[in-house]
Amino acid sequence: MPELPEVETVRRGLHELIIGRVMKTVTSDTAKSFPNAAQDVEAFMLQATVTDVRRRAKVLLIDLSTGYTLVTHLKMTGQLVFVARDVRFGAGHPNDSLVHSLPDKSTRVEMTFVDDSKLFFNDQRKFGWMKLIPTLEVPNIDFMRRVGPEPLEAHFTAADFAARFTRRGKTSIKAALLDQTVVAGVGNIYADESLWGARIHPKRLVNTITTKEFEDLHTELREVMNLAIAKGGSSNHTYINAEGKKGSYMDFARVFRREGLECPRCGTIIIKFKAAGRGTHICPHCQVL
DNA sequence: CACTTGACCTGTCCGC
DNA sequence: TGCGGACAGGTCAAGT
Repeated sequence: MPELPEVETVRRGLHELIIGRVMKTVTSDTAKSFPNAAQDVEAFMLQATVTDVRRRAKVLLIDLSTGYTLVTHLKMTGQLVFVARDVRFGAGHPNDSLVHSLPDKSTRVEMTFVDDSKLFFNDQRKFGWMKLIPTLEVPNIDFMRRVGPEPLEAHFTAADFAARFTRRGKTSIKAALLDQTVVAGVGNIYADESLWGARIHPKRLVNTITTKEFEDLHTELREVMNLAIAKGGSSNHTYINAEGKKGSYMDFARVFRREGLECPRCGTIIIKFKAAGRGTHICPHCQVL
């Protein structure tokens, strides 16, 4: 699923497409996908106007005029896709074909606005969830209380970054990067890409990483995530943005899913192995233990 | 407390 | 073509 750049891409799309629209109906497949009681949905969601679309870490926040927020985590394969017969979407646009293909077997929640445009929450693997929560309570849910700082905030310095890792000195740098309580929004793609950029082996223990290496990793992580946002995120077969379009960051990836190909920096063949329980890609020349 | 592993699900790909 | 197993961009509850 989506990491920070993909979720941010979806957020920007939805911000353009659904603010001001009024909810009319909602249906969901199971309580796991959307656990709120019917009377709460009726009272706080239906007839509500979308007032804002925000993001924190990998979580999307759709604010409603009722003082409630639709909180969504896409996990591995979730999508939030807006569909309308809209003048902005001509024939041949991905959204035009989605008009005819959605809902499908991966659709978990289907929301219809009063103008009959629709927002689909699709999730092949059913790990994701959507929940209606009072806006003021959102910062108090467990995930939000524990999640670390946003890495792309202008004031987030290399020193702040390094300090977040001190608690996790005895684990690998990759496991710590993936830990959402250390820094928000990093997942498997951008962990591998930023570690390659900073020339750090993913299995290095955190307490062996130097100040200079943390500075490099801080720079690389921000650069790679900003580039990915500019490219609309990374797409595998399940990721699309709010308009149904794929992102192109994978065309720029240096190591992720490039095992057997040459390192763009030194030409050594990239290898793949398991680290922190995840498929991990490195240049064995640039990144050594 | 910190760290690792398994569980949650469906679909796809790869080797026999 | 079928089948088993590994694997997939994430997080949480268990275990040590």
